[in-house]
Amino acid sequence: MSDLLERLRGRGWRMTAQRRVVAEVLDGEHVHLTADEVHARAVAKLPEISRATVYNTLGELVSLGEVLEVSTDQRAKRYDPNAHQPHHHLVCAQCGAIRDVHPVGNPLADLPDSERFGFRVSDVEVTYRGVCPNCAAA
Amino acid sequence: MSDLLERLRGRGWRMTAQRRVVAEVLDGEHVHLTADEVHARAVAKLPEISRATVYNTLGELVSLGEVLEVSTDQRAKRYDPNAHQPHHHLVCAQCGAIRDVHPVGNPLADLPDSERFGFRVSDVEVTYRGVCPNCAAA
DNA sequence: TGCTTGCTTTAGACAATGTCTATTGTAGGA
DNA sequence: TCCTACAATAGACATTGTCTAAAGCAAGCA
Repeated sequence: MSDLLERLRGRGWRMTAQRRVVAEVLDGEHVHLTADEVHARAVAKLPEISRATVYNTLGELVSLGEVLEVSTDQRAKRYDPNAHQPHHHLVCAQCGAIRDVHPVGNPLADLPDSERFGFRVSDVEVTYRGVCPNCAAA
Repeated sequence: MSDLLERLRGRGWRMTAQRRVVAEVLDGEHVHLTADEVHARAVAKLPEISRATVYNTLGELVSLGEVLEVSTDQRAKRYDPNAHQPHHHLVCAQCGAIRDVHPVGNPLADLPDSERFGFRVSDVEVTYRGVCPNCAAA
């Protein structure tokens, strides 16, 4: 994640303890935390960090394209640090577990012109739903 | 939409003025209202209907499979009465307009076993994003 | 090193969306 | 027509996110 910090510094981001902590919390594979979860983990590392700062920082990371915002349920948004490799999501309908997945094919090509209603279509988001091994066993 | 009312009555749904009004509001093609919008339109027809009743009724319609819940933005859920024909959505990134679309192909088949992480995958939701003709012209 | 400046953080109020509860109302069958 | 169980109501409450005004501090510069 120090790559990320370097990139951000290079873009003129003022480095603060709070921002460093948020970036650290978001490190890893298959990480999809809500803002509140990010806040909870950030507080564990830096007790005086405020909720507003976490929201601000997440918003900035999204604007900079370093983190993706995904809404796999209709509750809180989740933040996905795996922004540099295009991917979709597979969600457990029971426990909410999320995995990054890479389907074959290009869904954008699967939308015929006749189904585009004159839109300039630029992006597609695919969410698979199912039951994870843990929940299936239970 | 009287089809819907008939089906519901057949399932033992107790018919009330409130439920009829909610069902009427949801009639049509490319209808994707938020709960609040449904409430506003319902109030226009039946001023004393309460917010809780609208939420309850929408929830019941979703449970019965008569209406789909879609979250195309991360704000309010939207309710789609077109539940009996599988489809996906195309959303304008600027104004939020939504169209029902029917891509060719089956995205479920595009997810290799190696990308299923042991999940039993049963469903897929595809959201296309772009700019609608109106917004492109502006 | 020690200013200075403007960006950043903070606490908490506020807003939007959704859920729950206790009470009152009523649809539909006996 | 009456009863009873289901439905509707008002409003409190919960969750998630946004905004504001004041205080703090990173980083450039003397």
